Amino acid sequence: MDDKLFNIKYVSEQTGLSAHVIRIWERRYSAINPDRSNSNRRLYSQNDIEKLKLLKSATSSGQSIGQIADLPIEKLQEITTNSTIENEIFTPESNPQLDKDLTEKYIADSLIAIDEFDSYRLEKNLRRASVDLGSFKMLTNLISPLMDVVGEKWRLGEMNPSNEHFASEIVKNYLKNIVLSSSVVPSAPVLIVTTPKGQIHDVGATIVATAAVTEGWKVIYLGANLDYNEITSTIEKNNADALALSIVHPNDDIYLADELINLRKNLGDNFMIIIGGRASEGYKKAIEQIKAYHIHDLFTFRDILKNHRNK
Amino acid sequence: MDDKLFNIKYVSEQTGLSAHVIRIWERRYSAINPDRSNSNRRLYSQNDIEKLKLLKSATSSGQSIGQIADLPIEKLQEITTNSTIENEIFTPESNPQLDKDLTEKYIADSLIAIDEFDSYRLEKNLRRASVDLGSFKMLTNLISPLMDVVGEKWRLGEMNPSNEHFASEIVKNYLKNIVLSSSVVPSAPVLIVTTPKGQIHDVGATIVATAAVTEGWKVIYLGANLDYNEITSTIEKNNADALALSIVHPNDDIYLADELINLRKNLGDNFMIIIGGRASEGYKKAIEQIKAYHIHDLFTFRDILKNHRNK
DNA sequence: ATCAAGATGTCTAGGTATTGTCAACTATTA
DNA sequence: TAATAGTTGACAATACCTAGACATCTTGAT
Repeated sequence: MDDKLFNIKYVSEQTGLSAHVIRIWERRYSAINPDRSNSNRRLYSQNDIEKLKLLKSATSSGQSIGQIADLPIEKLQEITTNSTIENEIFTPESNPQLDKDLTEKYIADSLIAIDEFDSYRLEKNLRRASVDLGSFKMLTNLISPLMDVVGEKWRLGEMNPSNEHFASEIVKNYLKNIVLSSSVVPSAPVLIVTTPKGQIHDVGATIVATAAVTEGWKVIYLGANLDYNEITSTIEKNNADALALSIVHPNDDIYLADELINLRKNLGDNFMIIIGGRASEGYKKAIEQIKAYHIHDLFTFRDILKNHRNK
Repeated sequence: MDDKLFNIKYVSEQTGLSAHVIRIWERRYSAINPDRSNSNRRLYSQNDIEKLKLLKSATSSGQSIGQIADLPIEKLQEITTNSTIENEIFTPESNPQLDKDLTEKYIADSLIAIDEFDSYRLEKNLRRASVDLGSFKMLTNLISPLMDVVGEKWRLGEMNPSNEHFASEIVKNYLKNIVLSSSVVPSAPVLIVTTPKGQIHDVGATIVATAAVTEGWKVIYLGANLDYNEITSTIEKNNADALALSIVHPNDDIYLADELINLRKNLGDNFMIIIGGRASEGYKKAIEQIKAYHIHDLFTFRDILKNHRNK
């Protein structure tokens, strides 16, 4: 059953709500109804945590707690997914300055952690950020810019490659855990994420995979450097709905364009292919030709996934 | 259960719990119930160790020790995984005499999981195995042979590369989590694990990293494909005690031998270098020349680490 | 515009329970 | 003999609980 019984401290860490608030929401609005231990300590289930997260997200986008506290979890999911989009579009950030300050702090501290090979510290930043900002913003505001900065510093010789390797490993691991532990509904659309032959770097692919998971997709993550015909057969075997390719490093692979065209031929005209990554510009023509989505940021990626689901 | 019995110091190293805490958990909560030697020393089984590990993991993720100490090990396994789906696949009977049977079952079921791209099922096998067999045996009896089988099937065309990729990703992720979550005493020796330039496969490296962690080493894992001079500077920066290199795929890299010799020059004659991996045979001469340890299995690797600590 | 009532997050105080650590002393091991 | 373990009782640091007070802020009626 759902008998995971967490203490209030952990719930507070996970949700970003203070223990005070958690208790007061219980007392005033019966938002949740935790069990008690023999000694009267509150014991929360995973579900409670989920609901509290949703409540937090809903209240911080303007809903009043008293109104929504007693809604069931599914209802809250609707509210939060809808309102976040609108909020981001119509009210350009409720508190942009705060967000910015926050992420800058995270990035700065993460860079120190990377410099010191301190995996614990780096991970802690990632965890905190994903609580503070939510999974998706954690990707757009922390991880993407962080990896950009790391890459930049590496190019400028301000950071050693080993630090860059180290950072990639930790970030990849963290994101892959999110992807793997995501529980999706059976009807969720399936996305294959990989990096085509010759592309060794897969941080971008893990970011994309995580973004898809936060959109409710089921992701099959195949790592880097996969043969083209393999991609096709895996899609068929898993009856996948879409394919995302990350192209980061060599932007002058002479075979890549041809392979993409071939890929399209094998997959049929209507299959959704999404391509992104720093080096993807180099293959712009082929991407256009095969009518793949060419994405340059996670927001458009998310929108594409959203639209596909709504069809 | 297991006939091998460990003293409290070893258990403390393995679990990252202080001996104090281990005793007090026994006294207050009967979390475990170790045998005693003639002279009243506690003797722990592998199972005790795994239970303690699980308890540690559960307490650090918000469960209070008093609540969970008396749960059976299977229950703890469930609790410590963040997956809420609970579909029983199989429950391998604990049959200590027939480790072989057991591991064969694990391997067989893992292969099915790989074939079906079922990450949940594969992970569950890994988790179960590490409880049944202990972390180290999980490496030697399940993961190493499993990856060998996968590689073999791949070469024979019996398995698709995408399944091989998939398996690698899950296994790597699982092992890296062990490495990252390991807590070591401050005095622990430091091992750098990586794969040299041109070597893009790092499953072997993660296996080695995990083995080192179970021996109580602190591991800095740098992923694959790292420049040689980077290796040197990272060792210096972290004041590392040893370096482990995994060489798996190209066994005819014409620069590798020279680079190894160069590496030895930079690190000094006494620095411990350990080299292994399928393709390492191809560079046997250079490995001998630079007086690195050339390992062909995890047991000798473990012995080398053990000896180094006892010096 | 003003004021009262309501909503909401934060804080304090006083008390209990839980949990890790320590000290003191003894016994065994290497 | 030094290092490692064992036992026991005690201690201090957290963590948590309840109840109520308070400061803002919003809302709606006058």
